[in-house]
Amino acid sequence: MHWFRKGLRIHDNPALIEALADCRYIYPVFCIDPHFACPDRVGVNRYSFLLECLHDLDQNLRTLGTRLYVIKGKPELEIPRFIRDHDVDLLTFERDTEPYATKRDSSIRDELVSSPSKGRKTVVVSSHCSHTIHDPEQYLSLCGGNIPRTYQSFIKLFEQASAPRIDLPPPTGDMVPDMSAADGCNSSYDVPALDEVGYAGFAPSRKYIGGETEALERLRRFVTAKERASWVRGFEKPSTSPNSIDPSTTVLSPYLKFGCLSVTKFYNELEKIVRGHEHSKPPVSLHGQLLWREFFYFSSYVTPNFDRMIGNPQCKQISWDRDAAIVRAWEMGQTGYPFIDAIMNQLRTEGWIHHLARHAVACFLTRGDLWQHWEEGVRVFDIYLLDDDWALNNANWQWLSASNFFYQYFRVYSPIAFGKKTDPTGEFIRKWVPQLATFPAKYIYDPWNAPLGIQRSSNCIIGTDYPLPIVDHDTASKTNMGKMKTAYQMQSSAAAEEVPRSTTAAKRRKADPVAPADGIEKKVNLTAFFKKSKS
DNA sequence: TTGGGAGTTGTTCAA
DNA sequence: GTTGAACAACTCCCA
Repeated sequence: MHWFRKGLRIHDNPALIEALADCRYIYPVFCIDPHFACPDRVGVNRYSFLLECLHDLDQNLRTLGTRLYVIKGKPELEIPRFIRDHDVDLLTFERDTEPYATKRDSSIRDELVSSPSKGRKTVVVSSHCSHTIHDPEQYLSLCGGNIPRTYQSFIKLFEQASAPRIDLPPPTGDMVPDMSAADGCNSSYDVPALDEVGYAGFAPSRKYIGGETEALERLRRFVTAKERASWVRGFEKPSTSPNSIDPSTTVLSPYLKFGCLSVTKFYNELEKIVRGHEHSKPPVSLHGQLLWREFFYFSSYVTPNFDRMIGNPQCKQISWDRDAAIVRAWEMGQTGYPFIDAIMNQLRTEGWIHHLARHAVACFLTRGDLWQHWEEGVRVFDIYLLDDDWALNNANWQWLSASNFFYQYFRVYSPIAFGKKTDPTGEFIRKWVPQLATFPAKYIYDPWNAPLGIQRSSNCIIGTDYPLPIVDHDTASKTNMGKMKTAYQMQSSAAAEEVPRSTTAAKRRKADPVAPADGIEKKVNLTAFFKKSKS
């Protein structure tokens, strides 16, 4: 049995290949987990995208002579049940390092390992790391407990790691056994419809279609097609537009999130395109984007409580507000800043927004303007993003709120000026904030400054048809900068007081309150921590 | 130990 | 239109 969770593909799937080797029957299984099938936590667009991935996977598996067996319920109960019912003796899956997944998987592993004691046959459990280029454990052992906190130092670690794997081709039909004796025609294992999994009455956008077939086609269209080579070689993320009507980047992130596209394959394809040519470099290149993903996965793996401020030793402790009405106004595109509202409307509607658009709205919600907790931003992005990824979402919110990784809190995005650079006439705003569709370009980023006559002739009275600004940006951002300064100072002095023995110890403690002063001890401590967290 | 340099992607204004 | 300084000054890394 191969259990699909992420990694919803047949290409470059080492765990699937292992399951297929010398098997009498093969059961490719996906379990609909009620933890995720929940509109409050996973928006309809992402769930619909997932079901499309499953349909595509089912089709691809049928071409090989088997199918996808979709079961429903808590995996901790349903996976062992399926294994018993189908007399499975080998379970394979792709390793998942998120806390929810590690807990789930170790519980299932424990249950299966204890099978003999319950009078059942032994089940071998085998997992493979293929969601990231390298196993985070490899980085951990290479760095010897000296965890990189910056992208550049992570790159050095990446360069010390083994060469990325050669990505595996999809299995062929002759690797799949005759499944006619298995219950492959049982329709109770079919991919369910949205309304069967708690999304009755929800209408997905379907702007981006899920699945491996679509992922590989998109990779071809945007990356590997001959005519794309110069674009790929010249790619620099900061010079792509956050507010173009058509996405200015590849939008492969949702496919990486679900593993419809292997990150290793993506990396190797990029290598082929840039090798022997002049090309952009990390951090801004396309390669660089995959290395950011790698860096944040590793950071999330080695940092306790990575999805929280409290208990997260790398995270600045800041007294953010939590005002439900303010967060809600931001979420629903009602801040009165058209650039911010347009982005949030695009997010809720289509599930994908440009990386720099994420920067703008995240800065606005936290240290820039509204002073709301970054965890609230994580929660909202968790609902709406197609590419929502636990490690990346939490890392980026910490970055943008200047809580971790990035500390130049005095660099604040302007909700008025930033978007003008790439869209001076406000076409993006006209599309996503239709009340402002006929507003003159001069005022479209700050419509409250338009004379009443212009508001009237544009059929949009600010304060009536579209909100007044929720805060004054100039005032709020200056006030917040002061709060950041105070928060940073308090953290420094608290750290210095905590360990007055030496400046080095104090500095280290400040950076990592749970770490012992000595590097070797730190390594031992980390190892102990991982053992503990795995168990 | 310490000081300087670098840091994915800020803004504004003057030259 | 482009470039560089000022804004006020952060942390991490490494020599």
